[in-house]
Amino acid sequence: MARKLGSHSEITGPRITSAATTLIARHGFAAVTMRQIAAEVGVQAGALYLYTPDKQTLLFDLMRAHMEELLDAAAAQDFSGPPEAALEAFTRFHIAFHLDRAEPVFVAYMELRSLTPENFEALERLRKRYEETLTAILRRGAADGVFDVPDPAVTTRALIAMLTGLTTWFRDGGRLTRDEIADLYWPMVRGAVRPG
Amino acid sequence: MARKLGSHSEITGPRITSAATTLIARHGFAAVTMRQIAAEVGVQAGALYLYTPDKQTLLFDLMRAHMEELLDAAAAQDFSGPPEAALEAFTRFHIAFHLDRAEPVFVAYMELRSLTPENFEALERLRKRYEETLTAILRRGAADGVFDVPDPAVTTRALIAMLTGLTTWFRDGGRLTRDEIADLYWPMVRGAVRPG
DNA sequence: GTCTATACCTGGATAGAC
DNA sequence: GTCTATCCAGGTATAGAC
Repeated sequence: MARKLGSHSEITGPRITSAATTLIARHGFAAVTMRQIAAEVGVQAGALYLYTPDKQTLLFDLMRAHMEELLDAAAAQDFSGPPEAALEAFTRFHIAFHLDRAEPVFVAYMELRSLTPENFEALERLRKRYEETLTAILRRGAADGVFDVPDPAVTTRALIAMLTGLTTWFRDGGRLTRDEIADLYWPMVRGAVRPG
Repeated sequence: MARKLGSHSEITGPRITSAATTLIARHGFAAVTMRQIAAEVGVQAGALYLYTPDKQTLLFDLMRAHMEELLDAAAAQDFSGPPEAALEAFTRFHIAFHLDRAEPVFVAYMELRSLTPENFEALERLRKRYEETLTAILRRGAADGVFDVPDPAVTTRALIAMLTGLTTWFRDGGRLTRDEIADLYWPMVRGAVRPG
């Protein structure tokens, strides 16, 4: 298994993704240059094109990978219990996952408009699949009469916006721990759908 | 009141602001060029520099103007009634104002990272002043025992994120009217802070 | 797989005519 | 106040050596 000196394919690929995510989260896609990404990784700009055909594809692959991880992680959860327990599980899962990955979350949310129309559509489909996880819980609770949810699609977006908003200001090592945050948000989510 | 032909100072200024806001909301600050803005207004790129010293200042002035309008509009409201009535008034005001100005709202939220550090700080101060309007209502309600708000700063951010999230998907002429939206959101806000 | 070098283009911003 | 013309820095992407 001899390997040429200076050959780091399995190392450099992930490092490009990671550096690009950090830089794009901080400065925005259009403001980040291929040279900056390359410098962060420690290679020359031209070397990036061994890993991606162009800058747009680099962004899209990054965003898609993030959304697929999110969907996989959600699929691994058990949201089949009573609606209230399922809603709490979803709330805590969503918070934990999103705080764990503040940078890709931020990119996936902020850079939708930087995608080509086809790539945008593909990502929207993934996002909607994730939203459907929460919508299903809300519908079950409404059917059981334990939730008051006149419009599950609207409530889904409202709750996800509330929870995801966390990532714009929460910082580890601040006044509150992640668990304290989840303990503050869960009663708000619960109350927002509680009848009367 | 003779005016030189081709002199449109009072017309062109606002048109630049408006065109820049639309383009930046759609494509992002870094992706929009001075030439694009000029073309939208119907002048040449060089002419923009009669109205702004540089691109960064154009962005900042736009965002600051928006935040000042928001603060002025909030100051003109009466949030001095009983906490629950004040919270409902704030909710409906916030929704109405933000749906009326989807583009500047989007820019003010998404382009914070495109500002220089000094400009960022200035805008953050304005944003915090606005948040304080809601925090004050929440504190009053908590003191009266009509709201359960263990952490007013966190609840403020959670509620504002929920309400502002609307602007990313609401479109006039869609399934729901603005009033229907407000009637869906107010009970969620109320429930999120309702005791037990 | 990576580097150096570079083609080619478009960006922000300015100068000077009108 | 606006236009035309232009400077020059820096962008993406490619070619060819190693």
